Amino acid sequence: MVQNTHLSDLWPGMHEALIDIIAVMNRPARDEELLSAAGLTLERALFPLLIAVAKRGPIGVVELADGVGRDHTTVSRQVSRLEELGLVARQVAVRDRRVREVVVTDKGRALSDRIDTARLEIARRIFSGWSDADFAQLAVLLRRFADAMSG
Amino acid sequence: MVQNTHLSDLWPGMHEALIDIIAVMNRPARDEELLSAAGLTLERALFPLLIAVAKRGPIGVVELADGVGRDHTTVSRQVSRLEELGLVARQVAVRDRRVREVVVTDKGRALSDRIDTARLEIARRIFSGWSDADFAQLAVLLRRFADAMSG
DNA sequence: CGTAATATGTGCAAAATACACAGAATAGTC
DNA sequence: GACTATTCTGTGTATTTTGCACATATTACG
Repeated sequence: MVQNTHLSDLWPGMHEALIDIIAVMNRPARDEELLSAAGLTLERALFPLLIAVAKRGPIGVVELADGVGRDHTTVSRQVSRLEELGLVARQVAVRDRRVREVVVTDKGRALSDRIDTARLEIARRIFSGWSDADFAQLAVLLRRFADAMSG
Repeated sequence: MVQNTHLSDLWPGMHEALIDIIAVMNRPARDEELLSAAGLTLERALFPLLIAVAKRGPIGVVELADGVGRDHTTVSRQVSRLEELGLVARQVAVRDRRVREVVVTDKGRALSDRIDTARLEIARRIFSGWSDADFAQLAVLLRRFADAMSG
């Protein structure tokens, strides 16, 4: 078990590292970099949504909104735009006809795949020089951390 | 050195964990939680900025804007509002008089301290059940990761 | 059945953001 | 030193993004 003193000592530095990481990930320029690396453009606000749908779809608007931390009405409109662009499709869920499940189309999947590829390339650069063991360890601990946060 | 196959295998899961963590950290509701835990309110957009200034100040507007991933004109206006609230102050930098350094006031520092306290409390909950070794390991690897990303 | 709760979406107003531009200070070059 | 380019900051303006109030449709539950 983590000792309180130990936590107080290490937490600030760890939090700072987190902030740094999030700063890099949040940079809007980064999305556009990824997109242009994939040879595409997409409105800024739609990008995270497409990624979320690709990863978690089929998914309802409310659940999607919870995930990205925005109002469901905002997300509803943005999904509409993604739909107009042919990147996602909506269909009434069979079990619960209130829900209009959002799912990526082939076109949307192709786009998100290209983004994944670009992202993997970046990861390769970042982790060049790391040992297999450290990398694996970080993967495990990050997963545990994410789970602990969500719970 | 990380093998390419190893990276391809583990990266998707690691990236997913990162997304999950950032989703939690980005949730506006989380800021408000922290604030209300500290017994305060603050406009949503100003919150991350105050934190950044408290942690990294004295700091110029452009550098601040880079950190939070928004246009410098946006940040300039937001800093003005923080100034009106008495949470930060601006002063011309001595070495470079183009720069108007932003720095937290006592009032701003008090607020950010209370937020830090609330955050530490949350961290305590998240990491209860972790071993000292795992916690320390995560701290080290996150720092290395952050540095590798920035470089 | 009747009431409450949930999922979605539209109208409208506010908040947040970026682009174009400009002034002030510095850096670099000759 | 003079000249040009770059950097930092900030204002005017338009666009984008967002949330609240509200309405409809469906499900959940007593």
